[in-house]
Amino acid sequence: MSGFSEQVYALVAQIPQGRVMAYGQMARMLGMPRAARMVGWAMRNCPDRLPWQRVVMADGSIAGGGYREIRRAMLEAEGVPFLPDGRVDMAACQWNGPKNDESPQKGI
DNA sequence: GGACTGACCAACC
DNA sequence: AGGTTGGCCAGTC
Repeated sequence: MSGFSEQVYALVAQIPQGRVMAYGQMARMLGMPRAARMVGWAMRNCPDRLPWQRVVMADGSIAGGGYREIRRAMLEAEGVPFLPDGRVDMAACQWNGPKNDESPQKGI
């Protein structure tokens, strides 16, 4: 309830399949432009049901301690496009939020 | 009760 | 172009 993490969980839970978000991006969306660490902290305590695999770093790198490789495979399975660098194609999959749940590049 | 840490980010040398 | 530091909130020692 009264907690930043609650908002984070709620937002992560709304991320559609095949779409990703960045820590800082979500923090901004929740009104805390510099609380990216808090998002990370919340994810550290993330419930198993939370699809936090869709939460990546601002540059598209996968976060998640030792499980990041597993999460990357899950994202690939969801249809998230990856760059040859091994990072998520943020330009194509970064989710704009529940109010703009469309591709940033509509004509892709 | 104070200080440090933390799945990050961006500004600043 | 790359490394360092500051910053935010909350939880832990």
